[in-house]
Amino acid sequence: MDHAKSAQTKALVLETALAMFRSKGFAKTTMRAIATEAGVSLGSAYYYFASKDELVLELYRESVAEQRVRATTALVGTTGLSDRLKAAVHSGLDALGPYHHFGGAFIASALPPQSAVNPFGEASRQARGDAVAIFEEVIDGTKVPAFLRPQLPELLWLAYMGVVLFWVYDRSGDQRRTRMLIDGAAPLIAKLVSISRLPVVRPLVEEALALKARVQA
Amino acid sequence: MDHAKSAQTKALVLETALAMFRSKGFAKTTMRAIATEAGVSLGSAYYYFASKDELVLELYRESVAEQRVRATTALVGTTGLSDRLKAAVHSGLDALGPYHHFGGAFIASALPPQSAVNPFGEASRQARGDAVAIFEEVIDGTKVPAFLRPQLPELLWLAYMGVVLFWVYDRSGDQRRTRMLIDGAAPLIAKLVSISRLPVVRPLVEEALALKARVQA
DNA sequence: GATATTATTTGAACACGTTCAAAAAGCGTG
DNA sequence: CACGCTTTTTGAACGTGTTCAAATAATATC
Repeated sequence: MDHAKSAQTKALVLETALAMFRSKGFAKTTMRAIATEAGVSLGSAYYYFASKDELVLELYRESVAEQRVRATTALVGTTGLSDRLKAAVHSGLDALGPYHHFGGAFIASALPPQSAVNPFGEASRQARGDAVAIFEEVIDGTKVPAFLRPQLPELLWLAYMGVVLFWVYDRSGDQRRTRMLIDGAAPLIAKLVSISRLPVVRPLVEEALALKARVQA
Repeated sequence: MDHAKSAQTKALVLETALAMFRSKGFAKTTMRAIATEAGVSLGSAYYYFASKDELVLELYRESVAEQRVRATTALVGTTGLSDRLKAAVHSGLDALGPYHHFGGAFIASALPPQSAVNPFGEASRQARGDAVAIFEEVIDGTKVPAFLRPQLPELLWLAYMGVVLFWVYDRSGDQRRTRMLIDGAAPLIAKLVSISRLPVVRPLVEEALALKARVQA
């Protein structure tokens, strides 16, 4: 069932795959090449990973874990919503960094609703929860209006997904423009949160939250 | 070069493909099946369309044209930003309606940056311009603060892309939830536009516009 | 230790999107 | 009509992700 040898082989295939993804890109890394490089047969690779996409799901999981580690460190001693947001989001992109050049392929296999890798879907529930938890950590210890607090982490995660999408398209060196976007958007979001209790703004925000709840699931 | 016969064959292949996409879905419609159904050889289909994705690009173009027709009609006699927004966006989804069940595949081939079908890319510049123009038509004759007006159509188009993404994931009957989202979000956006001149909000909006400009291209 | 059961491995085979060299058809020019 | 040139058509071939029945190895049961 769950022998040590088996787990070891699975890990070997996965690590070989991720290494090849990084060095050759996603499209150019064939399942046959992964199998050969890992010293197993093609069928064996498929015994452990039902599809090439499933390898991407592992990549997603690993990157979230990596983001979490980086974010936790970066958040220590960082105060204020704006800076804490920056820390979390920059951490995410740092973790994804090595995979930028096949971001397109990543999106192609990740976004289709029926895909196992779809970040909104069932299979990635855990990873998504972990990612949202990072934003819970971000707002912990910051001043956020109570009516906004429960929904905020998920909204921030959603915005983060948007940033990742932007990042995938970003062809500037070192994805400089995405970094600019983050540094510009973080204070804006912090400001928006802070004015959200004002009488002119609050009804709008509350209506938006209600809409989100109404439309969900 | 551009013989009538040739154009006719091309149109035949395209229409056969779109019809099969609608009836069987994208993934299950193979290039071989399209060719057979259209009565041409596989190589001929590829002579006219360099890839399966290119057929999707045509679909995108057609759907934008269709949206434009529907929106223009729906906008006649419709006043107020909120209602005009609803008209335009509902028109878009009406046009896309028959293709909902392969929205996932659509996204998979549309979003990768290197894809010919990518709505942000070069190949779809024209179709994108047409789509943005619809939102120009939407705000024509509505009250929009001058500092916001030039950028607004593109922002609305971007939001519309978000709605389409939501729609692709929407598994409720007749995509009811997406319709709710539109009807809920349109008045919110209209409200946001109207309060954007207020002293507390305006600096935030201006800063966001500046960020958009800074980060673009 | 022998045998049955389960887990793992294998590589051939399938269908697909795509490419390509060669054939066929269409066209203009003398 | 005959000749060259371009446009169009063809189907075999390639490499891909994926499936699967059969073979092998590992483990459990007696």
